[in-house]
Amino acid sequence: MDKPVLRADARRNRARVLAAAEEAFAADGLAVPLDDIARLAGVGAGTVYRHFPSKEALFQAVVLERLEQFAAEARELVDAEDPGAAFYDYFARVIKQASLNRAICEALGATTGSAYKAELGTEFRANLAALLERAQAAGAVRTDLDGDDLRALIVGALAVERYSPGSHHLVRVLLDGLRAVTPASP
Amino acid sequence: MDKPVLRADARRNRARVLAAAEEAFAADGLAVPLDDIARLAGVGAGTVYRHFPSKEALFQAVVLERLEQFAAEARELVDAEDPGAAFYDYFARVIKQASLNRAICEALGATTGSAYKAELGTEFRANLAALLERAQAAGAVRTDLDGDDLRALIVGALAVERYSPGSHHLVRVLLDGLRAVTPASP
DNA sequence: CACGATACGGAGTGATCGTTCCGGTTGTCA
DNA sequence: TGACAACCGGAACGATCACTCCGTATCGTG
Repeated sequence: MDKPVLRADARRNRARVLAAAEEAFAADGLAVPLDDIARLAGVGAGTVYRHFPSKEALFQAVVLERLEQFAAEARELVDAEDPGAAFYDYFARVIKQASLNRAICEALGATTGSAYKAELGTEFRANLAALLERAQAAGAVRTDLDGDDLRALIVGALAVERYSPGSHHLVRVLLDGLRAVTPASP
Repeated sequence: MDKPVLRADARRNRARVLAAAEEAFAADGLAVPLDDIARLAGVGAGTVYRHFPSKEALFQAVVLERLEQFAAEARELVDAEDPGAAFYDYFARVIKQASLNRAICEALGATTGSAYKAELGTEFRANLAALLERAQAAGAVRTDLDGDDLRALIVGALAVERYSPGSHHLVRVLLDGLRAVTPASP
């Protein structure tokens, strides 16, 4: 469509900006000043805006790239022999990786800005739901949850992880809750 | 100590500021501009600063007030006949109330600023731990958790609730996880 | 190599917001 | 009621930050 072939230096700078943004957003989330990203990329602020229409757009580009990696990992697991193990492996892996990346945490947890909840990472969402449904069909996960519920629980697990980092046993509480088949609330 | 007896109008304005701050912070969290609080209180910005040294201090005052209410509710339950029911009742109530109040969510979830994690709401923390230990002794809650873990889980539950409001069954997943006695992770 | 199109850097702009300052007002007490 | 201290409102200040503008530098091509 609109790909007028970038000049060599422009292509190089675009890559530098993306790399710098990935690092900066991962460390500090959307709060990092755009000028910091530009400096980290060895580039002026104007150059960032030549390649991305807004800070928000740059953020989304970075997040989307990462979510597509998640989606790819899920794709490799949908045909696993043990759907339950595949699901729990993936669940734990996503939480561990995402908890190391503030950009992902903020993007997944965002409630405002329909871009995240409704469009961003469509494939990630679809693959996650597929893993969930296979695990449910195999009896490994309670059946009163859907893909939306699961994403909400991931957001919760990320909050737990941020609050008390490295507490493996807290995630296990959640996993045990997912396994429970017959809820018995008082 | 330092209570030189406020003038009548000063006392009235202080109360108005607190009430306005409670409402504004509950709705929008710490992000609400201080000028908005002042206007809502029918007061100038300078007046707010006469009573509270900073916006942050005002926020803490509001949060602390609310946490003391939580602590009082817990105090009434420590001698309940059924420690398990008391614990789960309280847990669910705290999550429901806190999820309606962004100020509380942000204060409980704050990881920076030692004031929250280390000092704010000491009594709330102590009473929560007491309820937990009684429930654990009664065999109603798994024993591989302490008070810190429980607060982390509350933070997680609040994140879930904010992401997908009113999903009662998601909190139930967590409750089922708390009940599990023998973790059986793959 | 020369020239036009493309891209760059970074100072500048406008908006937001926490905090301070001060001229005017109001409560209190003798 | 008069006078002083306490208090008030809100304009002004300074810092931060996303975003724009434009003179300059660089790339690609004939």
